[in-house]
Amino acid sequence: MGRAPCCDKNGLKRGPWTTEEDQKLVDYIQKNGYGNWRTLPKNAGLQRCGKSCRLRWTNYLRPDIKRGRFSFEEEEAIIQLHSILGNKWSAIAARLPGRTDNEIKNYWNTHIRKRLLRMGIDPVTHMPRLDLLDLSTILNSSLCKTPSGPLSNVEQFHPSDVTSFNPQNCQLNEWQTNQIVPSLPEHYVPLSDYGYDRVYGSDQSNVDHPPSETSTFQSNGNSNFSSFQSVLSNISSASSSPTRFDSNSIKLTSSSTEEEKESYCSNLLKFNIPDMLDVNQFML
DNA sequence: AAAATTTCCAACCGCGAGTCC
DNA sequence: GGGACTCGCGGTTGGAAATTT
Repeated sequence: MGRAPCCDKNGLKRGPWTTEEDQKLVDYIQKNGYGNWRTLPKNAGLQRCGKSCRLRWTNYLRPDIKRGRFSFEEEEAIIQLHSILGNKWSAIAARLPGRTDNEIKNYWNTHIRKRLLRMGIDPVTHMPRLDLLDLSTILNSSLCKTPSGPLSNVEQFHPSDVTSFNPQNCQLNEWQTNQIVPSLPEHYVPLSDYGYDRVYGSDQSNVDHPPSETSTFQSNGNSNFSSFQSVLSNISSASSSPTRFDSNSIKLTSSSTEEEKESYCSNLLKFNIPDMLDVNQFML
């Protein structure tokens, strides 16, 4: 698997690892530990570069790696963490023991990202997709005249709505105002336990997606974005608590199918965004 | 049954940060 | 101070497997 070897300059092997190579690497690390990746392959008798050895170890051979499908709880944690951390896969992986950054990144790109796109959510900003919103203005004029039509919810936004969005006008349902603590896996480690400053720096100027309190709208100049983040967080929180938000009596478990998960999330969008956001505020 | 297409994910690439001399 | 080197991260690739036509 993976890309074909493209550089055999130093006579070093590339491409997929064999079981023999894996065994050599594991044996060496078990005896000597890992440290200097540059000299490790030579000492271990491997015709590989140190980088390749490090990747193989950290992404595949490490004994504490949990393999297999992601549970719904893990998936939900990834979405929440991504909404805060962005593409900081290593930071996300640090909060999901047993999962590697590469694994999470792959899972995001192959599963979660696509699902969010289908749901009309921009996987980068975690906000309603502007391209769909723009398209909706065309569709709305001819196809969707009634508030209960198939494109009556997020599709009724216009790109300019995002910049004119005023969080003070948002109305939250009871479950949204009460639902604060998201349901995360047992091994989930709160951000605060890791020290926010260490992740973001004191001024947070290097943060792609600034963190926001889960249930509190902010009123500063950057409130539009963070408010959407809050809304998203609430949506995600609701999806994590079927007993609290159970409009269709759907119980999602780790064995739920992709279709069940998507259907459940789609229902959240269809029936709840208009309730928590006063859509009239967005109409031109 | 075979070909075409899509999905999945291990592995590679390039860059930036940190460290050492 | 700055060049060389190492390490780690995020983005991307491409072959195998799965699915569809």
